[in-house]
Amino acid sequence: MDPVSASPPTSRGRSGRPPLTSRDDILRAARQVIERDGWEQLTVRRLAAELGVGAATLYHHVRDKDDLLIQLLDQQADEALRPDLPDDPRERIVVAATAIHDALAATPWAAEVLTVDGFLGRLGPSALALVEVIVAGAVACGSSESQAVDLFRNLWYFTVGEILVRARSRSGRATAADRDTFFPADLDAARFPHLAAIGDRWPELAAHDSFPEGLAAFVDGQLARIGPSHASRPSR
Amino acid sequence: MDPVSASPPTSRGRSGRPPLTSRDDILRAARQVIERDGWEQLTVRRLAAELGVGAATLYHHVRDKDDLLIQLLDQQADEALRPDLPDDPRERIVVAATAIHDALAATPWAAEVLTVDGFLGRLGPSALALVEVIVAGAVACGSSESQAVDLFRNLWYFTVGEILVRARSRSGRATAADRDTFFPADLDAARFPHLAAIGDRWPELAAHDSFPEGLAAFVDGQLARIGPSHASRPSR
DNA sequence: ACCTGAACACCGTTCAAGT
DNA sequence: ACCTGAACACCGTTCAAGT
Repeated sequence: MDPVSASPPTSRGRSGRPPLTSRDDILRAARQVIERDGWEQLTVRRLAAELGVGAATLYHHVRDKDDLLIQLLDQQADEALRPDLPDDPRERIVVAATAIHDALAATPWAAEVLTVDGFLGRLGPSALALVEVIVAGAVACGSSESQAVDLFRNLWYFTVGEILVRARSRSGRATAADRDTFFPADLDAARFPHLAAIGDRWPELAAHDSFPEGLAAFVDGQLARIGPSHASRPSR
Repeated sequence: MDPVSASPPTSRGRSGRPPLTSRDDILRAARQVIERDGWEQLTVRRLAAELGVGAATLYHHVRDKDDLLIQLLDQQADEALRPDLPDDPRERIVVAATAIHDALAATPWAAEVLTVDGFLGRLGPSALALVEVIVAGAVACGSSESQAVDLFRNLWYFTVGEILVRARSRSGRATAADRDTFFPADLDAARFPHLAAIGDRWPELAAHDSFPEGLAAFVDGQLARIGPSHASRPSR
């Protein structure tokens, strides 16, 4: 589709200086910087230095930094998002949503770009395929198109929230356990009996991965509202 | 608790120059800047200018910018987070979670600070009271402490995700409807039949507020996993 | 057509020095 | 004890000019 990105920078039919840099070079260099120095180091300036060009040059190949990150995430999605899908539509929804979540969870910098405007619309085929699976699964379970879109969006919010909160709280100290008291020390046990009872065990309880059970509960809860005609719900 | 913040900057027992600025002054000025110029304009430098002091001065009264924003959000929570709570524990969970969501949704800059590390632990009494309500509600419905914490965290992820995604996509064009085609124009109808069928209607369907139904479904889905002893579920 | 250096317009935070 | 100017160490993006 893009005539520039495929071939090396040989001269093309048109006039002008031949390109030193291509979209693919930029994405490759970006992955290298992230892998070597961590994603926090991926700035436009550093990336340009990595390629041996001026920072301004990059703006001839990508619209802006968000654009670069979305393309990068999409490239990784093409490689990672290929789950085996079961037959049961309810199961397909769960597996597809889990695949999306796990791909994002494995990409620490995903949080940076997850909420940019029009994110969904900028995705490539492998990511869209899983959106299709979820929407199709909901329809197969009896929901209308608008209910199916709502179901997808709710799962998306849940996934994004989990990724974002975890991404931010993972950084910092080694484990959540060796933190100073989680709730304020002067927590009024009369007003907050349960929180006081849990007390310092909160970080420990919160270290548990609640996503898989939460996802299943969310899918079942939403399908249950569609009507009794929804598909089989295995005993788990 | 904090001896400085309560009283105006009169001289205190100890030695040294009397303060020109207090934590309360800073929070008040921050609210003024946000209200007048929008929250994007709330920078450390502008806030200092508003107060007529140097930027460095603020660092004697707040730890850093995140600290300032959390205190600001907490102050608003004290004013907004006082819902009437019903008797039924399942209903209490829904009402409390809705109150948290609505307070955050009404604060456009909330997205900026929602995911900072230790956010929950830095909250004041009125916000903690709703956390307590949700955890207590889950326990009243038969869940263990760890299940109750999971339930709260899952609702929190859902809420945060909804707020963050909406916060970012609301900015920009007037409504989502007058956007150019949402999915890529060359979307393969054979591979993505449902997405292709929905097509340009996605933004319109996505404009619908799916949170309330989603929340109810999520709560019911999670309570259903706890066991048959869970509380009444009204017919709505 | 492609690339560049320099500039623009900022950030949050630190710190030695003043009062 | 409190406040300050100046500096530090950066950002992403634009643009006139070069090749």
